Order: sequence, then C-alpha cells, then structure tokens
Amino acid sequence: MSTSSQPQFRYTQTPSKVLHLRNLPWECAEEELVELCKPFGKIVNTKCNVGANRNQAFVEFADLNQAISMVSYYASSSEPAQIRGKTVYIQYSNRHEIVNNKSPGDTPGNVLLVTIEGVEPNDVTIETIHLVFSAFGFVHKIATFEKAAGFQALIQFTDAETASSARNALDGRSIPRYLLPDHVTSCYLRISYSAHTDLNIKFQSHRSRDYTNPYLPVNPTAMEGLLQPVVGPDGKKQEPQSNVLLASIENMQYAVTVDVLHKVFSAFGTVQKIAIFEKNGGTQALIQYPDVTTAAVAKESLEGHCIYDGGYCKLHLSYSRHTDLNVKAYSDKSRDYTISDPSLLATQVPGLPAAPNAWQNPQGVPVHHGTDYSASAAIQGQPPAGQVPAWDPNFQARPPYGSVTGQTYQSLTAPTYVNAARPAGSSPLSQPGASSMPMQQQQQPQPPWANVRQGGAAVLGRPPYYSR
DNA sequence: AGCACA
Repeated sequence: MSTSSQPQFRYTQTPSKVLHLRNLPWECAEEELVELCKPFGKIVNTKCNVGANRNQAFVEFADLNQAISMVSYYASSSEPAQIRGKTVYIQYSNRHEIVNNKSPGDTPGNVLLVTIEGVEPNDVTIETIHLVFSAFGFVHKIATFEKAAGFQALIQFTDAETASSARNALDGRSIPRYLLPDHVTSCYLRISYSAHTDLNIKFQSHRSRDYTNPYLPVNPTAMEGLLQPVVGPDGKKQEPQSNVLLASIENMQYAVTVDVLHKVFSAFGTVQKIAIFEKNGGTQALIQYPDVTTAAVAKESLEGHCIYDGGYCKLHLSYSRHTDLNVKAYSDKSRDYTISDPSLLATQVPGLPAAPNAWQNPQGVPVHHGTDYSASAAIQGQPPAGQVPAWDPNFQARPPYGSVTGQTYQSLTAPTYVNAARPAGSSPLSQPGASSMPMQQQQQPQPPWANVRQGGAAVLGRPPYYSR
C-alpha cells in the first residue's frame, strides 16, 4: 500500500473516454444517465450506483472527443448538467475504460447459481430444489456442490427469460418450510446467473440430475448419499457392516461377469443379487448376501485376493450402504437370484406369478423366452458348458469367456445373453402377452426415483419431466 | 461533491 503508486493528481483531469459523474440523485437509473450524456456521443458502457452513497456513476463514450465535448460544454454552460433537477458534476475519470460494468452474476443466462443459506447440504434434496424451480419452467439439469460459499446449486433452464423469472421471484426468498426438515429455521436463496449455458451432468446422483436424460447412468456410489449419513455412537464416521458388499476390481485384465462373481462369492453363502457397474473408469460390483455375517466372512476372506492368478482382477471389498439391491433380474450386468426358482424359469411356466412386485424388477420374470434363447446363445457362441472360474488358488489365469454356470443357475445364463444380443424392440417380451410389464425393454439403469413409486415401471417409461 | 470491482 504505497501512496506513490497513485502519481496522478486526483482532481487534475486528463481527458478520458470515461466520465465520472457525481452528486447524482438517489438510485439514479442508467436511462437517466444516458439521456444526459447521449447528445454528446455514443455511450458504450455505464456504471451506476457507485460509491458509498451510490450516487456516482461512470459513463464511457466510444470516442475520446465525445467525452471532451461533454465536459467542455458543461464547463462553459450557464446551465449545469442536471438530473431530476439536481446538479450533476462531471469530470474525466482517472481510468480509461469501464471494467466489470456488470458482475458476471448479473449477466442474464439460462443457468442460475443458487446459494442456499442456513442449511446443511443434506437438509435440501435435489428433489426439493427441482420442485421449487420447476414452478418457473422446465428445469433441464441441476448440479449441486459445496464450496466456500456454502451449499450451492446450478440450475439450468431453457432460456435466460425463464431463468430470470425464477431469479426475480426467488432471490432472497426462503424455500417453503414444509419442504424442509423441522430443524431448519431459515433457508434463504441467493441467486445469480452462472456463466454456464449447458451443464455437463455425468450421472444421476444425489448431487446432480439431468432431467432431459432420465436414463443417464446412475452413479450407485453417489446414490448412497440418499441414505442416512452413517455416524457411529462416538460421532465419528464409520463403515457399518452390511449384508451387501461393494467390490472394486483392480487390474481387470479379464472380463468379470456376473457368473464369475457369483461363483466366487457363493463360496461363503447364498448370493442373492449381484450388480456390476463402471465407476471412474474402473469396475465395481455390489454383492448381496442374506445377512451381515455372511458378508463379513466373505469380505475378510476375499479382501485383497485376486480372482485370477497373476494379480488379475484383484478384489477390494467394503460394506455398501445398500441393504437390498434393486437390480434387473437378468442382464449382463446384474442378476437377482431370489426372483424365483431358477429351474422353473428355464421352462415355460405360463402361469408363473405375474408377481405383485413385478414393477420392482422391470426385466421381470422371463417366462416368455421359451425356446428362443437357446438359439441366441448359439449365435453368441456360448458353449453349453465350460470351465467355471472357481475360487481355487491353483486356478489358471484364464479369461472366463464362455464360462457358464453350474447346474444350479445354468438356465439363467442364456436369457442374459439373449437380452444383450437382441436389439431393443425385438424382444419377445414386448409381445402383447407381456403387456403387464411395459418397460422390459429399458436396458438402462433405472433412474433412482423410478423405484420409489408405486407402478414404477410406468413412471420409468414416462418420467414426469416429460409431461411438459 | 471527489473514482468502481473482486
């Protein structure tokens, strides 16, 4: 902070395109400023409400001579410059351009930056935010994050007009109390415009949503945040035991299929469900046991071990926060072994339960496959049987391609490959007789909200966000 | 009445 850094005399004006106007009336509008100045030239920028009293302003002309003409005119005029009858004092500014006339947050755009004050991130769900802002138009995307400023959300509308209507209505307002947890006393929204025009949402999760693409992959790890945060009795975070294990597969040189995982994890007890997914470029899987004890044994036994010799497909296990996976009964990435007796599924059982809870498993009970899959399996080159990757220390490293299951669920395998091989729309499941399960062709992961509604299958097919 | 923003 050196005084010599300001060598120019403060009140000695060298000409500038920028004029400094002071003694302006309270909250002088930009229009009033322009009215006063535009007879002298083209105004390219202004800044109003400057100074502690907000009664100063800057006006920048396109050309220096225009500014000079204005200053000269009023220097020799008998009538001072006036706005609303107040004399306005005009000088050259000591700067030569107006910078940051508008802060970026005041430049309208279709994306709002919302800071939610007075709440913890867990107090306001993305659903609540969506609800509040949807009142002004279709909300395309939402991304939430925690920064120094607090809990913030980027909310993408179709256009700046919609965004500004939301901003005008909600800025400084509070989210309705009934949408908030009881312990939240106040929750004020500070809204500005983001410079973004299109948010890049990679996953549906508890922190981000893309309502234009309901079938965007769900990030299962992120979705765990939907559950209660886990805090031990001592107040510290802990990893609670669970009947569901989260397996990260490292150095996955060979394909790890549902069948392989089933074989490996079945060594410790009944495996109920398996789901495989990609996360951060790696492969992870969720393996569900009936009880925590079995999961704990499997975790202790398998942690750090490799599915194949040579350090291939090394397992890292932790407890998932899930307790009951909602997975497609048959897909190349998931399996629900609890759906019913596999031996029944292999054969056509016309009256097999239409399953009161069939909507929870949109892939449904594949009673319609009939003879179809045997042919498709052949097309896929799947041998009827093959080497089973066993949990055997002597097991030779070998890609499990073509590996087929043991007798127990061999029959389950074929429909999986059938579904994977068949283009959407050609599934026999879409035949009229299958109308009770309308969404069976949806191969994408279910949006997380799909399974919380009754009749979720129908909701999945036509999310409410398409209703506009 | 006396020079902004972030």
